[in-house]
Amino acid sequence: MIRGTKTVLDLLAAKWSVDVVYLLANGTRRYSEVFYEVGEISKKTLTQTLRSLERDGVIARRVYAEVPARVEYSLTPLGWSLTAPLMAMYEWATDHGHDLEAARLLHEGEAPAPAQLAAAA
Amino acid sequence: MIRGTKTVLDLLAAKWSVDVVYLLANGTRRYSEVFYEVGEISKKTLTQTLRSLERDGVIARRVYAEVPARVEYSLTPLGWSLTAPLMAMYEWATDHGHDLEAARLLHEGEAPAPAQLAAAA
DNA sequence: CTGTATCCAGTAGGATACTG
DNA sequence: CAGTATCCTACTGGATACAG
Repeated sequence: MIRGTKTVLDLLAAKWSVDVVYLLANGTRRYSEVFYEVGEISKKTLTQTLRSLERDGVIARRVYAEVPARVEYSLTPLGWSLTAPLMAMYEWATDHGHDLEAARLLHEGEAPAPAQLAAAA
Repeated sequence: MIRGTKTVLDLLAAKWSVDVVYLLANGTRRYSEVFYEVGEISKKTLTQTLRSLERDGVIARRVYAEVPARVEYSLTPLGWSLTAPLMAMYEWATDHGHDLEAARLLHEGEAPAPAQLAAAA
């Protein structure tokens, strides 16, 4: 159970993996389009994310022998299958996001989450 | 969509969060029991994980005024609700884990995943 | 356009020792 | 027993410059 669950988590835990998968779920994109549409990502990190997802068979990379270079990325069937757990997460957030907010407000200033430790220090 | 999905991911992405949630899904545990049953975790990290999950309302912490100290952790209703997306992930791994393995074998040595970069170097 | 190379900083998490 | 305190390493990811 834990092992399988972590498999999916490892796949999606990289900071930008989810953004890329969602973006490609809206259709094939070229490198520069992903770069622009994702937003704040650096080229190095984008390439890493893309390579990782490609290696895992989640996205497909197609290179066109043109000048200037042109590379398109798209979701594979395996990538599409990921939308199932992704939707489950989104639904959880929709159903329980408010409870989460409430809990955080309740414990305000008691035990800061990791991301806020730095800000507090 | 992305924001909601990431909310859940942030909750579970910490290295040991899933282990703790699964463990507590099997029943209330004291600190030392979690420490022992989870396995390789350090006390510092366990405490951080526990505090973070508590702050987010996923687990409840109950302190008994005894000597020696005794603290028990359990899942809250919100924590239990997390088992839904967790199950979706597990099911994905069950259904598609083989495809994932196949993809990794196929791309063997081409673009190593982050986790294997170190091993390869 | 699509990357790669290099340098750098922040952070998660481990090891160990100590405390109420 | 249930943590805290301190120190330390590794890895992720950003910035910038360069290349095919």
